[in-house]
Amino acid sequence: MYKLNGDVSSLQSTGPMTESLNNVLLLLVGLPGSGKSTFCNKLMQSSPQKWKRICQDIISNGKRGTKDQCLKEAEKALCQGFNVMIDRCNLTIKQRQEFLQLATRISAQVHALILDIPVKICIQRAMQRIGHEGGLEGKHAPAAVQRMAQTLERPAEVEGFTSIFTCCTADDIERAFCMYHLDTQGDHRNNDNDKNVSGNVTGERVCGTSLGSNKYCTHDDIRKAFSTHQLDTQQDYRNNDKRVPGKLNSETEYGDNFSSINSSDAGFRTLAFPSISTSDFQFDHEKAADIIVDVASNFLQEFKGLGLRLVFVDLKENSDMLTRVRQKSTALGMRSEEFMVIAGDITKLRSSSKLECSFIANATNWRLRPGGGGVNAAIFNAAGEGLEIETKKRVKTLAPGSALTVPLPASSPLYMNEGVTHIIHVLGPNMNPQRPNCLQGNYVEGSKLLRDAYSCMFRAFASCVESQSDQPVNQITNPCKSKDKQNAFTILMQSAKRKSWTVDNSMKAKHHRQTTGQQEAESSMKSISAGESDDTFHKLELDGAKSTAESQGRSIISKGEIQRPSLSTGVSKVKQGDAWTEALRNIALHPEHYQNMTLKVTDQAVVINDKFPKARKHLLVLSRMDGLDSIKDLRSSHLALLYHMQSLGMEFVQAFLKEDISLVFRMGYHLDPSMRQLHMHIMSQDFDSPSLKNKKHWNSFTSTFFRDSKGVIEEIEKMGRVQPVDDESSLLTMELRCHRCRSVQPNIPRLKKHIHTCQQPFPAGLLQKGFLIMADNENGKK
DNA sequence: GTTCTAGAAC
DNA sequence: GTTCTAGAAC
Repeated sequence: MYKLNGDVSSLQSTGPMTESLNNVLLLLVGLPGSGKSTFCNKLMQSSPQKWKRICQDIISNGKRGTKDQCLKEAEKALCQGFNVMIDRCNLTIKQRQEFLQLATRISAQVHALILDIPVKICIQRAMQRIGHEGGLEGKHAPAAVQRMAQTLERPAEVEGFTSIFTCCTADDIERAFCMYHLDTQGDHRNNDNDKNVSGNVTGERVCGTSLGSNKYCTHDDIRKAFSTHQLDTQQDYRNNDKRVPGKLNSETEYGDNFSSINSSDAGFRTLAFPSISTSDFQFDHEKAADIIVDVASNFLQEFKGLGLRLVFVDLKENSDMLTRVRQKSTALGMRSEEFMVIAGDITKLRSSSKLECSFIANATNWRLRPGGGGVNAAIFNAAGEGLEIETKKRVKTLAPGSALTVPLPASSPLYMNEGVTHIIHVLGPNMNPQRPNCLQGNYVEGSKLLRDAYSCMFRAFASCVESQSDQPVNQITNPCKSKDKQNAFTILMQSAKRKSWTVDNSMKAKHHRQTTGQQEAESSMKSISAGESDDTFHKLELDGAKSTAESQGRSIISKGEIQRPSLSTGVSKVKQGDAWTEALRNIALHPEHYQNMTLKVTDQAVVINDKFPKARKHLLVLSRMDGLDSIKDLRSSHLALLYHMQSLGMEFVQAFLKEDISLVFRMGYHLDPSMRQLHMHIMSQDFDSPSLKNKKHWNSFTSTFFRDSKGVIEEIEKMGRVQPVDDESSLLTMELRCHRCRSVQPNIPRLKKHIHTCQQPFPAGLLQKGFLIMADNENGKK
């Protein structure tokens, strides 16, 4: 039997349970064979006056249509007063995104109904069916369903859903049907024949199938029904490894149990962390407690209201560290929802304390080995050998003050039993003469390292949450922020279409912003001009980069002037005119309009996240020099700019390496960029990204089409310009070769699979030339 | 830069 | 069935 897992947290926070089910856009989410169409058809039969089914497989006169057609039909139906079901797989965030945007635009509720049926069953159904609208049936079904299962990204509230329901059992589907069934005869709660959902949901009045029920259920009924399934849901998950895989969001996955603890927990991403260095490494407790509270407080302030929670855990209630941290955090007035201090076993927080923590920090040793008897031993033991294997895949050792994030394999007991998805290893300073690298009482260095350790731990946590959600961390658990960011890109593209947005033209610009709802940009400009703190500006900024940004970026921008050095020797042929080709240029020349995109602004450059990252870390450093579009335009006079851009990049790289010392970076330029405005890529070399999709993407970062910043500078210093390469036009279409072992791979999926496991050293040439940037820890090098 | 589609090749 | 490509539209 399948289980029901209503995302009660979302219902409690924003839920429609007290609203009527009008103007609802219901996105079905499920594999072929999961029962989406069956559900939709049944609902159509029972409530044809209230619901419209939009099915992409038949939308084009009975044939497969496009997403756009679905969007148009959905909008039309919603505007006509219907509720709308989107009957397509909707497996990924991108596939759902435009429907959420539509709902936002026309102020409709948008629900997700996840049919979380085991892959095996979906395949069986898909193989057996005949005459499927989309043609996915028979012998071709298994491969297709399997492949689609790999792409699932579970719907999350952060995407903008009003409600999310997960159905794992036939009973769940009945309940969902019961909830969405809108009887045109009115409110059946007044009908004596009706019973509440948890009492009887197996009515057979609709076409004699097991799905149908004409019972009208209140939302409270549904909520009660969900809550009765908590235990079963969890048990079912532990014993069933054949459920649909995907990006697991543990709070969503275990939402019922999570919400049963405390409704205020809803939406939080939680990191549980132990005291670092105070046990075996004998760091002074008073100093350590001060550092914990101070670093945590600063971190939570920086990410205020964004749903990140820190939980300090010590084994015993009467421990000295626990008492000190509790007292200091209370004295500082830290919010208990965001910063908790609890006694207990950090590896059993869910089972013993009913606290959901997807992330656990581990006070490890420099060799990252199990053992030691304390937290390290407990975590390695609880996680099973998978943690050691995954850790060793990354690095061999860890430097004091550094962190290493390791995703737990789904088979790990800690993952299965406690819902922990990541371990963040941290090494603190050692004050114990009996242990390696003793600082011999040097608390200046020791305190700095302990601060670094906690800071890296917290930032690694935030960074990981960011990558899980596919959105910058300052948008996590905050749909409004998410929409703002979305708007920012829309605005970017819109503004790219407009010509000549100059500072001199500010009155015109101001008028335009006001008439297009860009008051936010205006107010942000004001706050910067006045030198006030701007929360969003530095959200993503890393420690190493922060002080420079404050000293350079703001002071430059506050003048409201943008330098535009002239360029006389441009020889590149970057396409001009299209909105997208101009997008970077607009940011570079007018960063004040794009504050929520910029990570750092100086007089010469702007740092942003790549909109479509091709690796875990992918940033762009944009030159602000107008007219300079490509490295082919570069001459000796640009060397200062190139050094500046490289220096900026290094600041970010160093900060990233502190968060995760297993990363390796390259910084460089595309030989023939598609977008105007000289921009340098900062790329981690994992290439672990869904946005990396084709040969052109891969070759643009791994062939000589990618010109390392250091090499570009050297060429210009020696030759005065970037040297041409032979057969430039074929670089992007050449065969796919692993960037490490140089083996040829037949296609992108196989390449991605290969690079995920390839442990070969990087090509010696890259190392010798200094093009690879790694943690400054020789043992941490690959 | 992206998404989307159609068609070829496998 | 998937992968790849080219072209259009944005």
